[in-house]
Amino acid sequence: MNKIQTIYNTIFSLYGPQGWWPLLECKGTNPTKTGSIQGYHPNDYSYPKNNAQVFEICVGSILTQNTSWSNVEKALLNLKKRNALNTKGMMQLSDGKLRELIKVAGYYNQKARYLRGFLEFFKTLKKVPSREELLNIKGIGPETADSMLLYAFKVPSFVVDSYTKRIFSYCGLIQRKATYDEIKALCEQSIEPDLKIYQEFHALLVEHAKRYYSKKPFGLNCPLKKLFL
DNA sequence: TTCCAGGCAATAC
DNA sequence: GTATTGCATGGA
Repeated sequence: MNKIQTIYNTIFSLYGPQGWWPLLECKGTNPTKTGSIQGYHPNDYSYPKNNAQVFEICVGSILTQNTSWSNVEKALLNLKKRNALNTKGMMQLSDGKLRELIKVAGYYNQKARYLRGFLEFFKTLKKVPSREELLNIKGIGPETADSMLLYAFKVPSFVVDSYTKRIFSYCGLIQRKATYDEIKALCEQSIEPDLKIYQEFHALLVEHAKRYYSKKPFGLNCPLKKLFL
């Protein structure tokens, strides 16, 4: 059992299935989750169920860049109310209206442009996109691309975020200067590609980080740090 | 008031 | 190639 697997097993035992990616249509909450946000579907890996939900996940992955999910959820609801959480509806929005609807998610000028660019790509999409294709879209970096692949397109592509890096760094698994691709490679070499495990692992790391790595001093009382002493 | 949030692109060095 | 900066709202 390698260290990455040990971390996965430990936090899965602590928090259980997370039910990511949250979708507006799902009313379920995750009882072990911090906060009171809804939209999770623990133990149900059948989502997304349709193209509209694929699109919703992709839009959410752009809106949540460096932004709390509670604000993203409000923006998604604004779009939904305007019937703009689908390709046709969003294309019909003026730039001003689009910015207004997503304003609550922050960086709204940038993100409105990013959404337009993604929309152009998505509306003619006929197959599962490659990571390269996604990275070529302005506003889609490695984490957003991997989130889309893993949660919207069901490709077992490991998602690394700032929490992942922080936790692994404080647990001594990586160097502080480790790059996104290095961390991703370490994880994908430690755990064979598996959609459910990759989906849960990223969600569990976020949950764990919210408990132990969101305020300084980071890692205080983190149970994972005791695993490799 | 300050810090933080499920990053990214542009720019500086 | 790596480090820094601007983008922005809302909650703790």
